[in-house]
Amino acid sequence: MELLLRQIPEGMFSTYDAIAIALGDIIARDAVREFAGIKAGGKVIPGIEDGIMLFDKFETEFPLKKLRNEQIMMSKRVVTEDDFEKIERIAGMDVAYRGNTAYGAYVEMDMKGNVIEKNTETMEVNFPYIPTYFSYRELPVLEKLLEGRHPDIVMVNGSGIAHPRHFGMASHLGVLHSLPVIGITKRLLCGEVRGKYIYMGKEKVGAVYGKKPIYISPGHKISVDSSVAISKELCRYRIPEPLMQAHVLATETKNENNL
DNA sequence: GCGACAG
DNA sequence: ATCTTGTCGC
Repeated sequence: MELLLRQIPEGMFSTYDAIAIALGDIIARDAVREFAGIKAGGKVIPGIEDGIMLFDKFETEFPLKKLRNEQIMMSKRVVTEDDFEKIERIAGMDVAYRGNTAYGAYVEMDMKGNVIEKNTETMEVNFPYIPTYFSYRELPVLEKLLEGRHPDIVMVNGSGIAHPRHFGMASHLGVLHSLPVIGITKRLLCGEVRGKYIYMGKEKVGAVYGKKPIYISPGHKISVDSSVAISKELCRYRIPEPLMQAHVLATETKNENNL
């Protein structure tokens, strides 16, 4: 992004849309708005205006297009059937932020809800939040939290295969570590709800659960129905307990460090 | 064609 | 996700 902003000649302007397109996906427009508002010194404006010199001939390799292709390639390795021996240790991971500093938390428990192990990590992140590219921001933190740990299954706050390229963060994590992962979100990224399930066309990619619903989609090595069964069993409140506790721990960690 | 879009 | 006060309800 910095490289693109630097290309805008003196006296000319560019727009959120033009830069998002140069990045490789118009969906990045909001991230451009946040970033450019501070960094571009007024050279980036919301839209085309009368009497300005618009610059949109960026030299670019469309980086998001490469990430998109990577997602499509890796999505072929996703397994959406149960592929595990036992489920005794379930880990939940969540991340809280202050600016570019990420505070990650890991909470591992048994199926009764007893905590077995906890871990926290702090690191800098640079990739912005861009819908459908979420894992490129948060996955490094999750991987660091997971180092040296061996849960039977993991739950994360993000989509699994309920993703435009069937490769949300839960799938990304699962494939990279060959680990069963369940994706849980409070809002639906993609797909449509019919009854208790989420579909993308004819394909069932997840399920809805709860009065104030959460959206559950398999990331890797687990089926839709098993994802729901396990989530359900660990739901004391709206969000399954491992994620709930990881959220609390991440927030506490953020507030301890500085403030 | 247009807008919306996990955390 | 984060920025934030009070406030409705069990």
